[in-house]
Amino acid sequence: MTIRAAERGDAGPGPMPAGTGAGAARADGLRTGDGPRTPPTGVPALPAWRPVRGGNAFEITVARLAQAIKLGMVRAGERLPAERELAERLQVSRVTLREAIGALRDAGYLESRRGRYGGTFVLSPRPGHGAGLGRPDAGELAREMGERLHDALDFRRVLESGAAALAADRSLPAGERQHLVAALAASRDRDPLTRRVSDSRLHLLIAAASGSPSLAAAVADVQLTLDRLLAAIPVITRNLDHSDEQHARVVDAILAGDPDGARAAMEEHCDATAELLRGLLT
Amino acid sequence: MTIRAAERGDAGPGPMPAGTGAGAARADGLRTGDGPRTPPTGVPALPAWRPVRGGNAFEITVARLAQAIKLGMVRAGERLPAERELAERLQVSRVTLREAIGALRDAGYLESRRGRYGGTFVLSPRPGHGAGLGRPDAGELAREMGERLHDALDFRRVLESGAAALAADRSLPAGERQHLVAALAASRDRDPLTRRVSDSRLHLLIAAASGSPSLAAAVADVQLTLDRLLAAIPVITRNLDHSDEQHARVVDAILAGDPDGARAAMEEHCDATAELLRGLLT
DNA sequence: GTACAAAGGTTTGGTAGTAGACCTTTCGCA
DNA sequence: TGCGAAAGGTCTACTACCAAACCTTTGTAC
Repeated sequence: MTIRAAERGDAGPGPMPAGTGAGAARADGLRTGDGPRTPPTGVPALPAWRPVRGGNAFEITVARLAQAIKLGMVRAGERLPAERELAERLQVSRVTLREAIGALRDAGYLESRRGRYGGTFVLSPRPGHGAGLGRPDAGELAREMGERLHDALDFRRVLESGAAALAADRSLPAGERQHLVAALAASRDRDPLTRRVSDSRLHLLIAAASGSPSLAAAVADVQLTLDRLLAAIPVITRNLDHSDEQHARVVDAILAGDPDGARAAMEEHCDATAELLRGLLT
Repeated sequence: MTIRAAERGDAGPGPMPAGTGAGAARADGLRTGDGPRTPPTGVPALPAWRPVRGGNAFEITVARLAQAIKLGMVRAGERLPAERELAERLQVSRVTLREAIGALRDAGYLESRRGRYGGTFVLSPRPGHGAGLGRPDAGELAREMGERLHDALDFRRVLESGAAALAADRSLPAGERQHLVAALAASRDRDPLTRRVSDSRLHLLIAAASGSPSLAAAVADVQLTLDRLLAAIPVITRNLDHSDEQHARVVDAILAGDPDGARAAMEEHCDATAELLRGLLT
């Protein structure tokens, strides 16, 4: 497969097609969900039988690395863990990991240096990087996602507002508070090349501040699902200002230990961006 | 691997160990998170580099099937989809699927019948089924989970209360409302062999009613993570009555289109069970 | 200026997983 | 009564993935 396929989010865990559920057709051949009047005896749409894996090891590994880069988990200039260590953490073989790194290197995201103090480094984004020819525009992309877009937006709202509330409920260590403040400041970034990353990074830090690794991972997955669409939001000063202000209110509420305020601010923020994204569908 | 391992939740996606994050050690050798005073320059605990897959195909498939059975997605007496179809949905080969089915058949969960109108059927639970010898008791299990227990409980609270609020916000089709009412009635089950399944099934139906497949899948995963612990909650009439009442309030609020009420009721319910589970740790 | 350490790069042989063809059992129906 | 459909059961060739050893490059320390 290609890097494009991995970037599309075809691979990778997190929000998946999830099948239609309702698989357990009865032996009597009763079909459910055909007409508008689903009889109450039908099987409800439970999430059983969704795919066990979201692609092969190579694809998922590419998606994971791309996630770490695009969401600002590792920033430009920083080094990835050594291959042997990273392979162990990701639970893939070093060969597979190296193939994934090679693909992202070819795509211009990474650079490898040999020798002592060598390693794999994240490159700074260059203009026109993710905007190659033949790339569908945002509207097309959004329509392609179809129901999955609404799914991802709903899921994101639940996850991120819940994470903000949880984070506000904890007494954060000083280091984590400082990280949040620094990420908030960095997220006021106006450079279209880097703002998206700074924005994602702030969201991830908030999720991490919830203290729940599973929640943080889920936020990372849904952020990646929406990444290319969020990148397509028009870079209008008004949009940016609104977003900056909402971010500030979320972080303030978290630092003030105000869970309800944090949740409300984050819900408002998610709703605002969701509205912009749903607007792409028209 | 054994069925036990799959049941432990070692495999399967959803809430995973998630690594420690913070892997990207800088080339300067700076160690972070060693002492109590993490300097603000340290790498925050982002969920990068968590494992790409939670076990091999066989393990995850066993876990998926067990999830469907234990959480009541398919009930006793019902038939699983035909092997060829199920393999396609789960995106595993038929051979692997058959091995997983075989393991669960050996463990007494499933039965296969050949010939036309044959298939793989879910068996009714028998006494002492999940309670084999050598099984660690609930307290031991909870301590074994360690931080992952708190993680799962926090995650569950966010997911389930968010799902309840979302479901209340939608205008549910009549069929779905009837499913909810039926599941609520069934969840008043007092039989210790089947109550757990009915309870999980109600939670899953609520999550499915949110309209977000990703959210429903996440709820299913976290429910499975907690399943064996939830099964260990003392079967005291007072506990059951409380739980029944909370369930009823959640469903009522959803049917009444009251998102805040649904969220509050579900949060209270999650907090109540969480308290019982955290009590196992002492 | 040699030895060592730490990183990326390469090769190899074994195992898990796959697709797909084929076999067997069971039932309804013409 | 025998044929066809639908299900589980089996076999085989092929591919992806893995673990582990080994090679090469680079920088530091003695």
